[in-house]
Amino acid sequence: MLTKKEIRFCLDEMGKMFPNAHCELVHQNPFELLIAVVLSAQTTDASVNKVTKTLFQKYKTPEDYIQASLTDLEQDIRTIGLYRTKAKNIQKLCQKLLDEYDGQVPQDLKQLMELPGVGRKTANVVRSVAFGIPALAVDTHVERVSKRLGFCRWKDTVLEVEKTLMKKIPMEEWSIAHHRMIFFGRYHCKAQNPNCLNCPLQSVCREGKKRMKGLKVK
DNA sequence: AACTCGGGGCA
DNA sequence: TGCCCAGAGTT
Repeated sequence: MLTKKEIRFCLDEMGKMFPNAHCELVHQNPFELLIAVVLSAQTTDASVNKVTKTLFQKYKTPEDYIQASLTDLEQDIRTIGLYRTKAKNIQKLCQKLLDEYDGQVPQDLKQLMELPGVGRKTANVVRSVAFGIPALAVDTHVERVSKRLGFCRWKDTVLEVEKTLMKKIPMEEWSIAHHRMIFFGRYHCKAQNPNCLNCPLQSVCREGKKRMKGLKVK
């Protein structure tokens, strides 16, 4: 695994590559962010942003989502993947917010993860972006980049990746580190094409060094 | 740990 | 038309 100093170097270089790395999900409040992130599971942020623009004009509160018919809500989000499941989850989620949290979005990780359609990644994004709570959301980009570079071990589970990153990265940098890894993974260190030949992290990257020797990168 | 759910974007 | 993208929930 890379040292803290090497990881810092990597994150700094990512910052130079993507100076505008930021959260692309538009949101005005925790509730809207929660809905947006639930919708974004297994789909691109761009697709979700198309839907939420009109969605948030039509639905303002948890009550609004519950009072709508399921088929109406499905139609309103039909252009994103898994829209039937997500429509159902959102109605159940809103009911739960009303029943248990007075219509407010909870900040507690376990309470968030008990909401339908909310897993660890979504919960951590909501905590970090909506509430400013230090949290590290591990999605496929963060996981892949962390494993390739050597921020963590290859065999680590998602949870182990999260724990390791939290240990190796200063808490006040979790948020920016998250966004830099997302951008680096999405636009440079892609799943199918790591682009090692043109990578400023080559000197420290585990997989990059292998690739330079002619070995195939995972 | 493996499998399932499902659209859009792109070649 | 077929491949790629990208989490939660269940068994």
